[in-house]
Amino acid sequence: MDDQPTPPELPKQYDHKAAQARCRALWDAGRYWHAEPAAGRVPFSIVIPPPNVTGALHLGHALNNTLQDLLVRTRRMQGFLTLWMPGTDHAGIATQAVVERRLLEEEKQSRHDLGRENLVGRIWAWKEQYEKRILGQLRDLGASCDWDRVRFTLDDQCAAAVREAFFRLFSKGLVRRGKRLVNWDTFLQTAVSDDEVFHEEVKGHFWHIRYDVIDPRPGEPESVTVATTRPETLLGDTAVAVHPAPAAALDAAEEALRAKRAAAPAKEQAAIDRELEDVAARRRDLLAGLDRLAAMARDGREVRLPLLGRPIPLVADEWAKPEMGSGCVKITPAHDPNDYEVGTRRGLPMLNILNPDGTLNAAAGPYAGLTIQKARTKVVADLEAAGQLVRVEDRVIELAHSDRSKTPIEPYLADQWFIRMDELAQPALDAVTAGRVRIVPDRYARSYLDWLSEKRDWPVSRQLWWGHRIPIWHVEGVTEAELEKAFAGRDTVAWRSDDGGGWFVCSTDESLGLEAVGGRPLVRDPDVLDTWFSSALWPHSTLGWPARTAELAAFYPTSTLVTSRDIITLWVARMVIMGIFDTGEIPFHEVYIHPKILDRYGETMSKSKGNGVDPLDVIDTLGADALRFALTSMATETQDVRMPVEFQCPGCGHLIEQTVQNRVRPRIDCPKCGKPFRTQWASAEADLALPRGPAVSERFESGRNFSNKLWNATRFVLMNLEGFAGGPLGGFDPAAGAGVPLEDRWLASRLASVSREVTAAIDQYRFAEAARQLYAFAWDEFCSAYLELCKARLADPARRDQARTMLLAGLDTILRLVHPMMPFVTEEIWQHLRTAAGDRRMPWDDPAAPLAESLMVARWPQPPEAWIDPRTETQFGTFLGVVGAIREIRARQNVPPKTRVAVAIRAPREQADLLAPMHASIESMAAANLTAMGPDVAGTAAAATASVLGCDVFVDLAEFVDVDAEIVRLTKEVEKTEGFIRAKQAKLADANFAARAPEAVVAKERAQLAELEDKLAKTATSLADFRSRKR
RNA sequence: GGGCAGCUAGCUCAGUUGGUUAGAGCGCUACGUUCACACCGUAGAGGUCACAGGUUCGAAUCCUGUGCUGCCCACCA
Repeated sequence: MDDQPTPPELPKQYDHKAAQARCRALWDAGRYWHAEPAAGRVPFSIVIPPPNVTGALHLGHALNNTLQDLLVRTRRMQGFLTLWMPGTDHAGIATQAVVERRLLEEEKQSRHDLGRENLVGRIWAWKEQYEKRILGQLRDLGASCDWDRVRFTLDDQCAAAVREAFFRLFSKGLVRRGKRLVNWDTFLQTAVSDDEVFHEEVKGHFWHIRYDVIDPRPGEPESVTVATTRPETLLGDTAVAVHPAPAAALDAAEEALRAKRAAAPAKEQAAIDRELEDVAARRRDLLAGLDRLAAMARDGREVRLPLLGRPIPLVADEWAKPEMGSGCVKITPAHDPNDYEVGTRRGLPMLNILNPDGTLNAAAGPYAGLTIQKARTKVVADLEAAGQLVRVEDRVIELAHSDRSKTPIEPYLADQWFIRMDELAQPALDAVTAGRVRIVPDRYARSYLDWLSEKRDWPVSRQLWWGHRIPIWHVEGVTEAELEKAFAGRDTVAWRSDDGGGWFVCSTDESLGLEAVGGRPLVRDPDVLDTWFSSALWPHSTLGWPARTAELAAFYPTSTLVTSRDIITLWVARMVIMGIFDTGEIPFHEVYIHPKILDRYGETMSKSKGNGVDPLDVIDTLGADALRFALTSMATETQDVRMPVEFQCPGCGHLIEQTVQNRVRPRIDCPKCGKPFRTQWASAEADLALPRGPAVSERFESGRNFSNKLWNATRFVLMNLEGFAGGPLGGFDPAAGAGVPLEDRWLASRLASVSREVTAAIDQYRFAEAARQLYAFAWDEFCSAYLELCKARLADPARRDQARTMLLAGLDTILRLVHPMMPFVTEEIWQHLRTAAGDRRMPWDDPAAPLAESLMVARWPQPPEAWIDPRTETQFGTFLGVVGAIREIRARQNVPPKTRVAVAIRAPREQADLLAPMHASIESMAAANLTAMGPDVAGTAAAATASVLGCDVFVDLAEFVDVDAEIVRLTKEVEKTEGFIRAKQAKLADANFAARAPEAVVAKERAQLAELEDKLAKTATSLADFRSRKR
């Protein structure tokens, strides 16, 4: 490499923008991220949790993808055949709602104006735009996904997998049709899932309504009173329920309360006593009536529905709690989840009174056509007029709202497709309990197991247009024989009776609808599948299933899934279920759940709150590496991450704390420079014209600073490489013998132990630990200590090359270890070293191959265990301690930094011998002249002393001594030491301690006491000395 | 209502099976820029480990309880 030109000197500051562009180009040119199935190589694979195509990536995505990339880059460097599968999610209702909203805002059109085909077309166009943006952001972040394999949950390959999986479920009888109360969004006119519903407290009322008993017999109650928050639903009532055994139920309620009282703290007992009184009162006042009603229910008696006059049965059902309300409850099976259960149990009619748009239908009789609100008002007025309204209470109600339209949700009974979970769930439960799928941290396994063990059927149909259309067709008026004939020999078609004379036909063949059976058309189900259905197939659908591809064979089951805890049930559990069902194998071996990022108030970040940080702002201002490093250091095991956010003034760079008040303002005036800037809320033209002030957080700065530190350490190394022949470093052996300086043995030892610790931390998903170790080692040990020590040797031609070799070895190893967290700066430096330091191979590199052309595919460090030398590390610690002691005295005495002081060190023979080679280093690092070192050294009269690790350091301060400062320092020191000694003495004097503590602990305490006493004696002498001089 | 987690320096967080004087980064104070780096260096100040009991020779760490914060699940005629 002699013919290499001397590299131009690097700029003082690392330019992340230029480096990021260069590195991405380099990686793309080499396609190092690409993984091709190959025999004989151990695979490591991760599928990305596909981001929704609804918008841009946020900080949570940045964290999630940084950690995946960290794992992937580490494994790739470790030699695994590494695949990171990228892609995006079509996100069903979320995407359709966004596009529909824009359509309404910008074109004043509804989806019905546009029609199914056109709307879906519009959404595809949206998807193309946002997918591109999201993938671009992932690249900006440095994600080393296999960009040749980008998938989308709705693309042809995934769609084929969805049809196949659904068809198999259908064929095995695991798909059922059933009524279900869905959360109906009357604005969007679609069902939304439970997790798209939020509850809000609103002021409402509790109406008590009297239902008259039909033909009451003597002694029977003439009416029953029920209470409701939604009086208009009585139009859909099909029964009134009473508990079948009120007395027993009251006994049970009383028993439960007594048990609760016994366990409750005193202050809650009074409240429970009131409840007990209430139960007693009911027993007195209501029980006789309830008993009669229960008997009447058994006899099949009826009550008259107010307003409509319809007779409805009294039914006996445990749902009616005698200890609550009047003890009776109206049953509206089509509009309340609990009533639906009762209706199912008791075989009641399900009377739907709503139209899809939220108005009442013909079943509501005279109220048909009214909105729910108007119907409620009218029903209440009519009840009052009819004398059926007993009383009205004020009450705060938790009302369900749609997250998409922000309008109230109506429970609405609809036919839905379900997947039966009873059989499917068990293998997925077993996989986790048996440890074949390991969830980290393991406490999250509980929510997975609890949820799955309920084995609730999965409602998979959605009344939407954007998604995988359910591959089921309906046909009527044909016989099974005709079906058999029509589909003879077709193993891609299956059918089942609809229990009403027709048939449901399921097929993987999209063109099935073009066929007719026996002259009758096949009508396709209009619904699409829950977006989580395609997500559940993601690990195998992306690898080509149901085809038996080489990718599937090589990379499935995948290695690790990295995700956040809120989708453990929605997504993780269903992937395990469907993975096992489709392939017979688990989808991944481990699941790592990472923390969530919260703002300074502990609230989750969201665009709608305006409290988020845009990762692109951080990438732009501080660099992708800064973002990645900060996020990695936050990925601790137990805690969510709180991130205080600031606005950065684009004019002067001043940081303004983001608060609940200012985070929703369209513009902010900088308190420092006075200039205004706009935020994400800006919409007025005047505001939009202002420069944008990004939301940032100081917490990313340490990452930026770390990049710069590495950069400047490199500058230093490169500046000192002139004339260095270079060549492989594989032959050097820092552990070999006396010729190797202490600091070199120390560095080698630290490189080996840090490599081990960092590797172990990453293996165990202790990412923050890995980041901290590397930061501390690179900064405090490599830069502050080792690099400083090398300065003297680099000036000495005889010792120069050894120092350069070790400097390169240290820098090289650090680069490799840091690369998975900070790929850009490390790659940029690697490229500079490639030109300047030539063929520089480490012992763990392949001796037969040239040095990697990209750090991305360089070998992960594996320093030999023999490099680890605890004795050297201890000895080096003593050296650093001595330097620190001299520096401290200098600082106390205000000795000018450039002035050299005379220092003598009294140290035991062995220590002195080991420190001897560090003579010059002590002098250079502490700006001292070391006059003597040995067991018999004594300080001069004007010396300040310090004791460190068995050595006494004497700093001659004849010219500088500030007696008062020294007296203050020593007095403090004496007091402190005395305090420790007292504590120790007390501990040792305790007979229990001596008797019960382990021998080793007692011995250690004694040794420490002796050391402290020694130190106290010396410090006290010194103090007395200074005091006498004062006089 | 059930469950989980957290409470450690001004802020954000570490603290490995209980064992010296509880650490880091940022911020703060003082000093320092011909020296790889001021996105820096040296030194310093700053903590009753939420609270109350208990176990132990010894508790930030283990147990019980309390308070506050956040999240998940269920439910609310």
